[in-house]
Amino acid sequence: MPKYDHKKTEKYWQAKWLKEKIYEPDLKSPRGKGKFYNLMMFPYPSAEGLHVGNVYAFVGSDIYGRYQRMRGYDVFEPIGLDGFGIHSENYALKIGKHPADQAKISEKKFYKQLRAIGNGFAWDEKLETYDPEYYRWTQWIFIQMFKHGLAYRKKQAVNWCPSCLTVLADEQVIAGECERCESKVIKRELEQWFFKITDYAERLLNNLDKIDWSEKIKIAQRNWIGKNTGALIGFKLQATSYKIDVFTTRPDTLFGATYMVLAPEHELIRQLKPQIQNWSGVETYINTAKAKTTEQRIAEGKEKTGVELKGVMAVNPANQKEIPVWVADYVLTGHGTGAIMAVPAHDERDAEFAKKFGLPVSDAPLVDNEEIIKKVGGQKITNYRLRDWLISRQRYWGPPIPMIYCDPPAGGCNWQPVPEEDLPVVLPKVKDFRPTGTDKSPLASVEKFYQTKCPKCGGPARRETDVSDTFLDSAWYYLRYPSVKDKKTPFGPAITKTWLPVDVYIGGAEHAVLHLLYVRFVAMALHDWGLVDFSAKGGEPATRFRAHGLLISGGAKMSKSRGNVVNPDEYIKKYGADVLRMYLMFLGPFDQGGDFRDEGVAGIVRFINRVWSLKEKIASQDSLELNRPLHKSIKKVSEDIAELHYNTAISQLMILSREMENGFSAEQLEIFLKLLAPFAPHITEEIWHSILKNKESIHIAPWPEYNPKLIADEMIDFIIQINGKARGVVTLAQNSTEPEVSAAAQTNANIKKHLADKTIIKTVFVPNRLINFVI
RNA sequence: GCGGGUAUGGUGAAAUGGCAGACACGCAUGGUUUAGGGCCAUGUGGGCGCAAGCCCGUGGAGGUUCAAAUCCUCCUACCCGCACCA
Repeated sequence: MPKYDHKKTEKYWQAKWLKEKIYEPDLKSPRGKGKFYNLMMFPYPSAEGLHVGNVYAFVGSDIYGRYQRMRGYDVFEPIGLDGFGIHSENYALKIGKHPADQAKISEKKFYKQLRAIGNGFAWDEKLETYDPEYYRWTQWIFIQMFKHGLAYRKKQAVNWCPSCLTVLADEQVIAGECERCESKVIKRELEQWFFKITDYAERLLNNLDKIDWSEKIKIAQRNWIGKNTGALIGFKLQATSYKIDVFTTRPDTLFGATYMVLAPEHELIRQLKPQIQNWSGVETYINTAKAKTTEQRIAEGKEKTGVELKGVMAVNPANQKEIPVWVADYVLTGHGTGAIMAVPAHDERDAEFAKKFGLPVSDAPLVDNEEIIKKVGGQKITNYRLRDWLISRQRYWGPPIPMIYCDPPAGGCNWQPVPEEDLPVVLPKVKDFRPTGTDKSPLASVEKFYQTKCPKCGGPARRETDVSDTFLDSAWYYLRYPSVKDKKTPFGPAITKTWLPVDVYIGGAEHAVLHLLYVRFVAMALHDWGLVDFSAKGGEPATRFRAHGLLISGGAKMSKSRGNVVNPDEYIKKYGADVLRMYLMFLGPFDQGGDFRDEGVAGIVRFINRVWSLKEKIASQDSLELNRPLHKSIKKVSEDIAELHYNTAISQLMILSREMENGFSAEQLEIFLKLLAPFAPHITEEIWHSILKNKESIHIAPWPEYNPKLIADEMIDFIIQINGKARGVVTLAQNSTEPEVSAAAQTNANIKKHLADKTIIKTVFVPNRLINFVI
């Protein structure tokens, strides 16, 4: 028997599928049971190529899509590249290539690899975020944000990555480090573009209850949004017209407030300068504090520092007592109001501070929150931890922010959006694309780029030279896929209405408060502007999201520095895509991830070879004994795929393949192959055609249905327990009654032995399962 | 500190409250016209036993139940998210 030639077979079928477009849905009017949008997070081509962790994710998503296609849905499983942005640019910088040139190289390589894994991608709808036809619409979304008041400029202390030489959004700072390069992030006071995601905080939170998303993602988002209800309370300052507003979740501790603290960045401090008797000391403290990085502030731990604002006294509205005001960097700007009332009796941090600086501690009577707020004229408010999304990047490789600044000395029209008909604002291919390290992008030195006319007054004006965050590119890509050939609109209304929202979205949990938050925000905004219509879930982009687990290697996260990155190419070359797919899925539950070790691959290789040898053993008649295991497998495999429990589905197929060695007909083999097809698309297709002589692809053949009559067991092994311990088994007809089972059980020699000289106090009978004698 | 998760053989892992360890790797023994990292069969949690069978066993300590890996309480270890968040 010729050995299975995976190289030849896989190459042949991949080409054929592409040519015959069997994975292309009818986007205009979905066939069969209707549309099924099967989305997976598209990769960012940042390194040498696709790594096996990507393959793990894509295959897991593909199995689900293939299952739905065979069940009769018109499945849309698109693919693209998130190739714009810092990650791709950093890689280009590292290897000394221009990002635009490198993008073309990566594109070729990634697409080649993505074809080799045998997924049912809709290749006709592929997209790349760096394609001007794509980012034209990314820019258009920015303009819509601006027009609806959701894009604005603000000067504030922002996260700056000293290695990537750009600002970052809060979501992209992980434990004080840059999400991309793990450098310590510092704070810089800069004016930047922001998206007002905070306007959607409440909806982003509430909608979580309506969508079927992995619970851990929901929890992470809830924590990130960080809703807090409390009170805003004003403290008047003695002998001035100023007051300090503080946010507190514990208004009942107001009586215990013995001093106040302002963050060093608090604006009021400068305004109070005339009153502050020790101004030079205060100023020195503020400057020192501002110079510290977030990292330093945290590193200093609980050692509190601070300076009193001498000459300034606040009045506690609860008891009219005068209390001193301090400035200290343990109070953070941007959290709450940047000012606190200190209650040492109820707050550990305040207690430490008070102890160190000898401030009085007075315990306070606990009073009802509502009453207190009313009494002191405070107001109940809700505070969120979520910050606005900082969208500017001082980098080259991204979509230029489509805004024009008309300076007051000229027309004075201030910020104007680029007219939509002038989009895209094309990113010029410039020689010097390196980040500058100033607060400007490399485009700021390209005169030809930034010199323009004000779209409003026609006077000389300057383009924004920053580009937008990569996460804006990926925040709407799923909307573009169905409309990728549409040159007039970003997402055609009819086709969007047909295909959206996404039916199942699969991706990594590391995007819980990055991409997965942004994508929801942008969808909601578009929905509110009437641009997309999938209102059932309040503008949610995906009804279902499942996070896959992390694939590690040798017990550690795959990373280039550890040298444990597994390249899928060699495995595909050696064993074939079918084996790699099944091996990855057999490692464990898909949502749990796994450790990639070579050892287990042999089991799958053996299985695939066994499947290949089945074709020699086809009998002319159905094997009646096979019907029960076959139909049980249909049920088990279907249910397992629906739950993404691919490991147990594969295990069932292995069991079934053993059963088949006792004989089967061509029709029975067809059923087996269909069940296996989502996991091993090539070998099943090969046998389906060359041996079973089918004309159409197995991947669009109908999924088998099980016959409930065939799976019911006629004979049941009843477990016989004594005091809950299994002591024997008796095989009786299905639905045998308690007296029947009891009588049969008591003829069992071992049971007799245990029951000798004992009285049965109680008998527990579970139909078709067990009988338990309590003695 | 807060929130979430995980803990089962030598290994990856299965198990609607109902025979713990399916399936697979590895290992052992035997077979095979097996050059090979091939294929087939059997066995494989620990202990006692020729066997039938018995005892112990799902991180630890309790509890609920006829019956617990599974439910409850407390504890331990590890992983993830958030964090001087007022």
